[in-house]
Order: sequence, then C-alpha cells, then structure tokens
Amino acid sequence: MENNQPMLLLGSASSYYNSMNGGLKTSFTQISRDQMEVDTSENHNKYISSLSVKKKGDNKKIKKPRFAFQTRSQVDILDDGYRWRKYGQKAVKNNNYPRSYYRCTHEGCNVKKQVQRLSKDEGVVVTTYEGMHTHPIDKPNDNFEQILHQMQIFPNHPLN
DNA sequence: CGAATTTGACCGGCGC
DNA sequence: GCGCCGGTCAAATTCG
Repeated sequence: MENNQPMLLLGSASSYYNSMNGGLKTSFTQISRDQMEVDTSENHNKYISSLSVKKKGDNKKIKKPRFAFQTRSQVDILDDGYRWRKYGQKAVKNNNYPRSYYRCTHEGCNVKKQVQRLSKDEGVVVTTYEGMHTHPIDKPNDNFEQILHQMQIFPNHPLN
C-alpha cells in the first residue's frame, strides 16, 4: 500500500518499561476499531478515523497516515528510538489527564505524535503517530523498533 | 550557551 | 456570529 493512503492501524501493546537500560519489552496484538471506540473518548476516535488535512489555497486534500495504539505503562514517555520535541499540552474534556503533543526533532521530518493517558484507566497510555519519518531511527531499540517497522511508520530506505 | 520544555495566547473548525 | 474545543505558536524558562 502506498504512503498517501489513509491508514488506521490499531493495536494494544502491553509493555514493561525498564528505565535503567531503556529496554522495552512489548507484546503486540491487534484489536478491532470497535474496541478502540470503546476504549477511547468519542472525540478522539472520531478525529482519528476521519482525519483529512486541507492544503490552504488549494483544492487538494491530502490524508496523512495515522497510527494509534495503546500501551499499558507507568511512564508517559515511551522511548521509541526517535527524538521528540514537545510543543504543546492541552487538557481534553472527559479526561482528567492532559494530552501532550510532540514533533520529531529531525529537520524536514514533521512527524507528530500525541500522548494521552486515560482517566478511566490510568495505566493505559494512548499514543497516536501522524506521518512518516523521512530518516532512519536514531537509537535502535530492538523490540520496539520491530513494532514500529511493521506498522510502517518509518521507511527503510532514505528518500534523498 | 544552545537546545528542549513549559505554559498562556492565539487560531481555526464546528455546532448551536 | 459566537463560543467551545482541540491543536499550535512562541516567549520565557529550565536543562544539559
């Protein structure tokens, strides 16, 4: 499937974060969209499933690939091997915990992600990736890298 | 001292 | 048209 196709890949991952060596053991199982709707707030899910980005002054609408998955973890920041710069934090309705907005620090690579913890179940973190990386991963992180690879959120061939 | 984070302001879409 | 809500900007501040 090509990059411009709107995609939605949902999954739940149970992970155990080891802060000492950065090791992240993750088991990945795919869940259905219906389950996702149950687990997340309505607004968030509606946004995910019908995301379309309009280019201004142009009639061309491009849809960005977007990937969401849940992780059961005690820490908010999951080290997925990329460097992220935080650029915002907002409180969302129906949720006691704020949602954080991150952007990939690599120049020219405007991949974004949102991190949101469920007030319903504070052990669950929903991470939403938007866009694809245009550069190789910074810090290979064995197990998690495989997950990201199979979710196609970074290319295995440089574009330049 | 440069880079990343914090945090309120700002802005645009959407529903009423 | 207005106000709410979610997303981004950017200046100040902290961090490494």
